[in-house]
Amino acid sequence: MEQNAKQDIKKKIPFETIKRLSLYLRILKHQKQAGKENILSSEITKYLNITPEQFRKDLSYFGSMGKKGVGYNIDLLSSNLENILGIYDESKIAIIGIGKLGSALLAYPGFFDFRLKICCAFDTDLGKIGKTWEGIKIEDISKMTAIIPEQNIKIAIITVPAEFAQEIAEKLVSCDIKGILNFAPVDLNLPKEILVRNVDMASELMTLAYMVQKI
Amino acid sequence: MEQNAKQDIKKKIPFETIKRLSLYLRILKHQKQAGKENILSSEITKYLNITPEQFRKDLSYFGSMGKKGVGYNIDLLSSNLENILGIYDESKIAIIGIGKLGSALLAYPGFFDFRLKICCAFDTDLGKIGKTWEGIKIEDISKMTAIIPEQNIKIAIITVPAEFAQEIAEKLVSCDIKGILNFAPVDLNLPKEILVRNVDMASELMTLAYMVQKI
DNA sequence: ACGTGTGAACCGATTCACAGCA
DNA sequence: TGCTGTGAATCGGTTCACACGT
Repeated sequence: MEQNAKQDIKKKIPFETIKRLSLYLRILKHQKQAGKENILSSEITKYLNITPEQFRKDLSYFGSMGKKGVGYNIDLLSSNLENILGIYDESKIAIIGIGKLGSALLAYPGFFDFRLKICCAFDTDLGKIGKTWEGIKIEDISKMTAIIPEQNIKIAIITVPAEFAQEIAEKLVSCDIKGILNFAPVDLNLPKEILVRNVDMASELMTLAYMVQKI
Repeated sequence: MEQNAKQDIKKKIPFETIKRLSLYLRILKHQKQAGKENILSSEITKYLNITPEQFRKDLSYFGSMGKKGVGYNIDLLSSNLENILGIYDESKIAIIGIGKLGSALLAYPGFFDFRLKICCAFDTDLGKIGKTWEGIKIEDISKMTAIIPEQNIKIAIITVPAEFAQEIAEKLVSCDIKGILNFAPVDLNLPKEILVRNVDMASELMTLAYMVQKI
């Protein structure tokens, strides 16, 4: 149960803060690459639609990371954020459903920044099983319950058609998956300790369409 | 400026409510297909991770749509929701960037429910321009500023690499696009009247990875 | 009696206003 | 002085508790 001081801080951390920490880290990496050494809260938030106060408050949940009157050292801040987010360890991810969307995600370059690695892929299509895409061998879904626990994978992406998503999700839970990124347009009914994030592209677009027409 | 009574209601409607309305409609369509005529708030929310009160409050922004002590007629409720969301008109959408993710979206079946229609596609790759995918002819990005206003398109999806997203977004604004669904992992800096929704798959996964490891 | 509809209380997250330190 | 760090005020949204209509 030993933890470092920062993780012991008792104040509850808003979910939205966590999501922004990864955005901060991505920007810091780009700024570093561009040769920058230091940055102000007002500079970093130019790349985000938030205020400098928001940024500073987000960091304040984890302690002080800047110099008053000066700003933030990019290396120091980046490594703090990497520690908070746990990026020192690669996160292994499974993906279920290698259709068009699934294979787009297999090839998605943006996971690299965060050391997120899709390391196994499953499908039911006999034409795909056994083939290797993007360096990942596609396995039969029936092997999921063996492979996922064996590789100690805790996070999965669901890109199967809506009608199979619930069933797949339950199977994933039985494999001891703790977090699911769900692209199927259904809400999953799972034990409440399982973390689910839905990416519902149609409803996002529909919401935009509504708001555009009302303005 | 004439509008029907429901749209005139002055109470401000939460953004999250709008997003849920489309989820309700999708479920109602499925229930209708399954032969159901009526539904209770407690039934519909079994398919969503929200409470019946949330559902009823969402509807209450637009007026009363159920019968007290009885529940909701599915046809009536569906057509109310379709009216609110403006689904009687097809929404035309442009997509910019026909890489793996862009072509997955071109083929995505889930837009049909909401009469969202991707009706033009743009890319810079000479190997793709002029080809027809999923019934849509891929055009050169240089034609964007002509085609989008001509077709009176107000919503666009950005699936270009991060480094081009800002430039493309600005060009879209000059085409009188009002809403953007952005899949590039950067925040777009645009006039505040332009509606932007970001879908950042890496940061969603990173957030899950954080939360999984902290539990 | 039963399920809807809704103001009031509550909660989480953002914004404000300013204290603190280089 | 300038920018960070942070309690206090505020805001948007959810949950509660109950009045209402059938």
